[in-house]
Amino acid sequence: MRMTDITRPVLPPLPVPAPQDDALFVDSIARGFQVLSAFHGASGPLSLGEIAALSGLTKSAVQRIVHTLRQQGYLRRDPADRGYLPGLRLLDHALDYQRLNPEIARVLPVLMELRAATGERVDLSLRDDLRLVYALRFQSKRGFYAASLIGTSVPLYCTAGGRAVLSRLPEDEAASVIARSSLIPYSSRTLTDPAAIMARVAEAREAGFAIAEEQIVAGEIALGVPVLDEAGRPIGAIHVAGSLAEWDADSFARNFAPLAMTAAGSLNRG
Amino acid sequence: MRMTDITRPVLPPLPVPAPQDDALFVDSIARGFQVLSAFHGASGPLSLGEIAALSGLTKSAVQRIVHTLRQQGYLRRDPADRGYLPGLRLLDHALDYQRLNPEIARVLPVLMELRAATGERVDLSLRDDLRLVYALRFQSKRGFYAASLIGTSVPLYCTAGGRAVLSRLPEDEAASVIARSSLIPYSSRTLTDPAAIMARVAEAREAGFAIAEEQIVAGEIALGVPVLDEAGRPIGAIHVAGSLAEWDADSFARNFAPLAMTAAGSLNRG
DNA sequence: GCGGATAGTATCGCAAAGCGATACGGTCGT
DNA sequence: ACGACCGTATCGCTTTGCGATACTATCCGC
Repeated sequence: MRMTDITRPVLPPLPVPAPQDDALFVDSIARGFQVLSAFHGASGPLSLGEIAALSGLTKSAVQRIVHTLRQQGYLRRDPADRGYLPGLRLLDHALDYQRLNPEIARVLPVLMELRAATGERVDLSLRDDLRLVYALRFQSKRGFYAASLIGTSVPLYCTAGGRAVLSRLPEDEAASVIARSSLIPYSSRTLTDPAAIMARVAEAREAGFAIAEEQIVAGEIALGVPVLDEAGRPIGAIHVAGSLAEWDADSFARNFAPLAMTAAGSLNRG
Repeated sequence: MRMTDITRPVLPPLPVPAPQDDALFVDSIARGFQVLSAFHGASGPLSLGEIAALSGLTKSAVQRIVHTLRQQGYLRRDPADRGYLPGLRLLDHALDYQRLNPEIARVLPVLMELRAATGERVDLSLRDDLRLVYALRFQSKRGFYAASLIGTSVPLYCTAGGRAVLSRLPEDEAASVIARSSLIPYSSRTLTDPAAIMARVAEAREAGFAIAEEQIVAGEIALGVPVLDEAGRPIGAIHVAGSLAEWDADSFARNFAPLAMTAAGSLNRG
């Protein structure tokens, strides 16, 4: 309830986790994360009952799990209201992820350089099936909205970085991603026609970068180039993001596409 | 191993989690997090055996837990080497923490304003017993070192923000924090004498802010003001951080202490 | 190419440990 | 004052996760 739009993630219904494997046997460890994941859909403190409803568990089970999570610091009571909130300890693990991820370590210096060269906000996002998760961000001078939205995720089909990734995927895989995505128009300019999307992806494949105007956030223009692993498969993308108040698509691309591409290039074959 | 110093956290042995409560009964959910927490002490991929050693669990148990964590996306294999690494999904939960935390929401706009007014890096850190955890960061133009080290933690006793928090704690509690902390000299200028620390805390109590020169990172100067909850208890601190190459302590304080204090003031009684 | 060490994977039976049901006390709102 | 709902507590059944052990692949140094 008491939440400014500023901190609210961009996507109303965030692309759900993939069930992964076939295996359906119930680990109680997985249940712990089911409880934590209940907050993905929340916009305020959650009561035991709400958690139970959102996670599909019994109130009893939730009770016990919440107890454990609380004494571990992964959950806490809301200071004022009743209800529970995610706990501070979660940040420790996020830090471990960032520190230890070799891909992030590889990209970090290049991204800093790119930030200095462009003066705009730059990000690294990594792919998780149908979505890109922001893993690293260097803000521009104007902190503009939102903090360091590390962990925000956006769909592949309607973002510059996403199209950059798609452009390096085999055609059929790209098509599969689009087919499996629920194509929601986040803004009035969001592309939702598969064919149109594939066309833009093809352009990106040719150009080596993708560009997207307010596909998700109004007033934002973003440019994405793919980041590849050793095998040449795309693992994510580097973004440069700016404001449409200062740039139009052409000048944005002319200014930043070369910089972003050489940045990515120094990663991909280097 | 393949880790630039840039991403390495500042603290070699990070202040360990508190066991909390008395309760010692073993939840298997807790075991899941024990496995994840093994990476707090790691500086590269971990094998099953290493995880077992670091977490104090059997290799068998680790095997099963790792299996679950993997198929949930909280752990993954190292792309190249053998071994495991923290997984992308962890970021989702960190985001939930940031989004839903009412304290962060309250501080966010003030912090952005402060960033604009100072032009330096500003942070919000929140207290977890003996440590402060960085929960929000706005970088300065020079991204300087490290990324958005959300989740990094520093001890209370030797940081500007930490002393700011201590200064608003009852004397005996502050003393207890210092007594329970392991006073490690992170840099040559780190204060480790309890009496000297308490003296600086007293100064901070009087001044309303604390200042620390390279107590942890060489070349860095930081200023901290406490953030209080409704009951007047300190829950964390706002920082302004700059480079000693550009500032000396006096001018830094003269320039930024008033700004930071009014920022915090608008939170504390507002 | 061989042998040992260490990696990850698989299997299986026992008992520990978590879940479900149910019940209690406190605090709101009407 | 009443009812709805939140959080907490208790308790027995059986599900579920753990420990021991064994198997295979890979990577060393010799």
